[in-house]
Amino acid sequence: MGRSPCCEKEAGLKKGPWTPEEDQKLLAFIEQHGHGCWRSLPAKAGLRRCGKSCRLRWTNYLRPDIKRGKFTLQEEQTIIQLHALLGNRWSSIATHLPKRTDNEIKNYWNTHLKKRLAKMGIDPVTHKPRADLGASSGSAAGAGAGARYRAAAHLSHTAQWESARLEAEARLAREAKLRAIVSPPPAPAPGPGTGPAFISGLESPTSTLSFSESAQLFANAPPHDTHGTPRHALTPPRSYEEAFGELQPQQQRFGDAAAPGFVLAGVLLDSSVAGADQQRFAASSTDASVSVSEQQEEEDKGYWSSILNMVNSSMSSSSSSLTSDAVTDPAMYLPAAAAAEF
DNA sequence: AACCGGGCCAACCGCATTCTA
DNA sequence: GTAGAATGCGGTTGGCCCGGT
Repeated sequence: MGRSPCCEKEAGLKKGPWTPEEDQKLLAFIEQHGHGCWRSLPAKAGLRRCGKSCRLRWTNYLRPDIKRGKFTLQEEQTIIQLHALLGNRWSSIATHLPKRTDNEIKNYWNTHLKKRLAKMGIDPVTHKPRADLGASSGSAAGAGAGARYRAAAHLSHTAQWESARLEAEARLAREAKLRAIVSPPPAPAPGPGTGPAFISGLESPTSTLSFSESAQLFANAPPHDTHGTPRHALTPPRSYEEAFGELQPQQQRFGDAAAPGFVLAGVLLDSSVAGADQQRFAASSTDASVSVSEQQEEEDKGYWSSILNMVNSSMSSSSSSLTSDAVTDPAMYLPAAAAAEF
């Protein structure tokens, strides 16, 4: 049987913009009691709103840890990079932009960045040049760009595939956890890297993303997600970006293309943005594709080959591809200098 | 001054996923 | 195991604001 409904769809519930009084009530209630069950919150807080509306108001506006105002250049780049990698997964993107809500990022993308990319002749969906523009150039610059775009397309595809695979891994880990809870395993053998008993008992025998590792990642995570909702302490990462996103040092530096996904995103950004909009992005991009010489093009090819090699080798270095070691060991995917710095 | 159109963003809607009785 | 509630998420909309005519 399902649950009994905790609140009926009530007629006369208020919709539309929130008043300062309503905000005050909601804030005061949450400060005092936490939000708990959103469905029952409005009645307890004395609001004539549905729980969903309250949750939205809180997560998108009232939460104290929200940063408002203009997006910085760094944030813009981050959004573009992550969008190239993840698509319209705003909540995932928001996890990499602390203090920004998914709604805010989505709005900013739709009202600013999408248009800007389109203006630059870049398809904001694929992050590739629009076919009608890209093919027309017969110049060396066009040829060099073409090579990069092909590589970017390959990387994008690879990234998507890897993302899907890691999500499956996480799912397996979650299932293993559930199984372990139902029938707890014998006491774990002590050893290096062995976590608390309750965690090491949750390993998935099939997953290359071990549960203890993902749980450790999560243990370092803030207690609340971007919506201020408490994370379940043992919830394994649901996706690629969630798994990598908790690697704080890399996350903080992903503008430097530290983690593999960010390498890909950086590549995509460089290929799609730098050449077309130097004014805005050239400062952060190493790809000076404005006046391309033959030599430059050769360097570009080498550059792309090395990235492709790095990505491909990291993905084929284990039985299935990227192992949990690769997730936790920066040397597996960081550029040498960055890994040393780690 | 009035009108218009575009930009912007908070909030809603509806589907998907997760949770729980 | 299943049904259905609760929650999460992305797409869309409605209304305010502002600049241009």
